Amino acid sequence: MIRIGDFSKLSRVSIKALRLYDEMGLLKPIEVDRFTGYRYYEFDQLPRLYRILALKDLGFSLEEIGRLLEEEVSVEQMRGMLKLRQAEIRQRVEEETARLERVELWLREIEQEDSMSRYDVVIKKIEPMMVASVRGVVPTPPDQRSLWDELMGYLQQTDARMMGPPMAIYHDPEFKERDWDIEVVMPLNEDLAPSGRVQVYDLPGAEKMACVVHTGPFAMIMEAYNALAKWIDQNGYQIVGPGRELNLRLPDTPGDQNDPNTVNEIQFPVEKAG
Amino acid sequence: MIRIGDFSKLSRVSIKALRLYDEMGLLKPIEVDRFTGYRYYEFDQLPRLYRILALKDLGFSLEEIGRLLEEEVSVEQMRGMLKLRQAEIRQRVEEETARLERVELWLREIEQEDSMSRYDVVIKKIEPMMVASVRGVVPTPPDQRSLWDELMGYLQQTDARMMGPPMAIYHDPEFKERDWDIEVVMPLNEDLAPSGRVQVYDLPGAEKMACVVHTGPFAMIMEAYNALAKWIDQNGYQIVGPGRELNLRLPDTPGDQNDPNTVNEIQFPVEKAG
DNA sequence: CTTGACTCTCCTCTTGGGGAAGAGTGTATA
DNA sequence: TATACACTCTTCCCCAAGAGGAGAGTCAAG
Repeated sequence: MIRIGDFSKLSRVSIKALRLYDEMGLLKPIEVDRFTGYRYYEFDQLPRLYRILALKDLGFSLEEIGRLLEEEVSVEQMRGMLKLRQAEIRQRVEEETARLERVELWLREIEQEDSMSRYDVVIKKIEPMMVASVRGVVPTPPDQRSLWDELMGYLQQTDARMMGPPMAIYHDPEFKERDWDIEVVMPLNEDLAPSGRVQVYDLPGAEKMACVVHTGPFAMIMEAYNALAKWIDQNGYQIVGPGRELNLRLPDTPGDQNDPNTVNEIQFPVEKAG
Repeated sequence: MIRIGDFSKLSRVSIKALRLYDEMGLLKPIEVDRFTGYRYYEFDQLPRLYRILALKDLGFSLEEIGRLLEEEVSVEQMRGMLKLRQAEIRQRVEEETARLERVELWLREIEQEDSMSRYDVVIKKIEPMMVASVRGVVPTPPDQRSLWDELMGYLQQTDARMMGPPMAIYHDPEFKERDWDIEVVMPLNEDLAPSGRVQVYDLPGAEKMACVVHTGPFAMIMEAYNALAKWIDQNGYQIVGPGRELNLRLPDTPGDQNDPNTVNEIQFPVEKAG
């Protein structure tokens, strides 16, 4: 019978850890003095302790180890736990590898541009939402104001409330000089009857939306588009649907392309390129 | 100015997290009502929040992000942090990959033997220790008793105290039928004068010792050696020095090869095989 | 005025222990 | 035998990045 300090030195496991394993039932001392509380161990408890360490080394939590050490665990159950652990570790290796690539991407960017990009892209999940919209073909993006007038004119006759920022959806799959297929959209709290060109429907969500925010003159929003497109490509994604342009903060004078306080968010649904 | 709930919905960051970022100084609301404590945000705070998310995605801790977001951080410092992060992630990938291999090893073993090995190997660091020892060539391992008699006879004349379990060091680099080069060793608390074949010196430690415990009849200790040798090989290590055999619990009748309560630990210094 | 949706702070919980405080024990020496 | 010193005990607080909940206060619409 040896005391906890000697058992700790022998096994190279800290006294703290030994007390924890006792408390969790992983390794009970062979005897505990009822008056002093001193823990006494035996040498032949070392194999069990080493098994605990070996399982910990495989990445099992102490709680899992507790279950694995119970006598009733069959070889079959053991195999199941190991398979599970295997899958978890594989996933973590994948995640860390992907993260490593992202870090290296930042590094390359910083080396080339000698500065940090203004734009940071995040992947978000967007839920479906009830919207009213007007879709039409207009010569150039600024001409979408006519669509907005039409939509807002209709909404002002109703008592529906805006449930989020207004946005524009660009339906053209490719860039065009003229005649853009644009849908202007307003999230709502309730289902309204459609009217004329105004539709009311459930705008689908997206599992992964690559999003970037542009602040400053609207005239320079193409920089944000470029940064987003570059990010999507370099991070192994591809665009799988029409992009959205959220108007988070409108210019003080409507239509002003140079208001420095304008805020827009650009969103593109993406998937991992296979 | 929008409230925390709307800012949370917009950014897909939980209210809890936003409050934490406020508290940590990563992203302060543009205004906090002095009477109600309500936090108010502005849309143009989104880019900073997205930068926080992007850095978090690279694996930086919130504290590191706090430093990285300070204005004074130069591109040079940023590059330094990224390089550091890169190295850390690489190491973690390596560790997880090695762990994955260990799990797969367990799985293969369980498939082949249809049971779990009795022996679990752990890697420990062993510190140097002051010892007294007698080294000699004896016909077979059991004949080491003559060496023990010599060592103990000397020690009993002194007032030195045993500072750990007695052990035997097997100096032969390869297995031999007869004439083993064995050193019997006793850890001490003080430096004594050598005498005859008894040496007193600082037994070197080892960064990595592969250790396994054998309980039960000493006659079957070869199983433990075999399991340890197999483990060392399969886990990509190699033996880089003589092995030690610690006598943790001696048989009740000295020399009894069949006492089921005997406990020994076998240790081999190892290194990762290159 | 009430209701329902929001928001606030404060508390506890998560892993695997580390560090320290304050009190009690064991043993070797003076 | 008294004391010094090493050892051990329990209990509390700490880590990261929030999640969950309690209880109380706030906001806007009907």
